[in-house]
Amino acid sequence: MALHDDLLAKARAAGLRRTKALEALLSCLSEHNRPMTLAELSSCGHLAEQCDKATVFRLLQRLSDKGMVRRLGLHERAAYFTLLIPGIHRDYLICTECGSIEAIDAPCPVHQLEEEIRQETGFKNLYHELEFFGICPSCVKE
Amino acid sequence: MALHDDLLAKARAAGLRRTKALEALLSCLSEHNRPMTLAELSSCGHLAEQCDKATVFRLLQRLSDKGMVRRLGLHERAAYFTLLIPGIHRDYLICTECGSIEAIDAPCPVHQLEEEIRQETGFKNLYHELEFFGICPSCVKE
DNA sequence: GTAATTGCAAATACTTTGCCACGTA
DNA sequence: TACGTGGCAAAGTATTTGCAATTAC
Repeated sequence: MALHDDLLAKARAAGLRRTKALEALLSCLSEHNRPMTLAELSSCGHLAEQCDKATVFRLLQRLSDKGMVRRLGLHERAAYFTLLIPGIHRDYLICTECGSIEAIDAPCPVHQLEEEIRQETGFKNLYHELEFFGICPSCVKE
Repeated sequence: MALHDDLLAKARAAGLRRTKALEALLSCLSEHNRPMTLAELSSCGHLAEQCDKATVFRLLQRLSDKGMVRRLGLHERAAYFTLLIPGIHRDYLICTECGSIEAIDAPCPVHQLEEEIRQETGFKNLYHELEFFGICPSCVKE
């Protein structure tokens, strides 16, 4: 809940208005703490009752512009969205059969390389995405 | 050229027929040596003149089933396809402005973690995707 | 009051499939 | 000949936009 309030304050500071849709979206994202598709989000809890999918889409777009949300590829046809929280980086383990997504808590081994790339290439705003794909134990059984 | 022949032989061994479309597609993929979208591929060289987009799509599908091609997310709306060559793994550096994609030649720092995940989680067929995103020097200038 | 935000519906983008003709083995 | 493959056109899925009505500030 503290996280939700925090995010809301940040969004307000970034110039977004405090609307029901915004609150519901931030709640949904912060409760689930994993990348979610637009379809998932807009059928989740209060968002389903109160908001159109287009609204959720535009909110995600704005939050993404403000650097509060990131859009991920993740292999599926649909895009995934996840909260971007300063100081927190997550890599994911994804089952290619059932589509389950879990965060990996091991320290990310890529920062060193990222730093080298930043310096050698002159890219700005550098960040990375790392995903592991495979077949999870319960899908293997079947 | 050796690569092209190699791939063709492999595809034949996997049960695909030798058709002009297959040859053109393998040429295109092996010449460019980077992930390409369906749209790019089907408007590339001989493929443009000779093949329908649906054909290219189905070829990519078959090659993907046979483990010769991998489909990548890469952030854009369109899917990317890349050759999967045993013993070769590539990570990418992608400009979020102009969409350019280049392979990173530094050794991939993830294998160790991948091994740990394989052992701890019991995932099968594990592989990973690592992409760096940022704004390339020439886009920064503008 | 003013400008941002929303809902609805329509447009777009990309992918995927059906069906029959065709080419490879 | 038989079956994988190809072309064309249509359907499917996900995203994005236009516009008038509404709401936050």
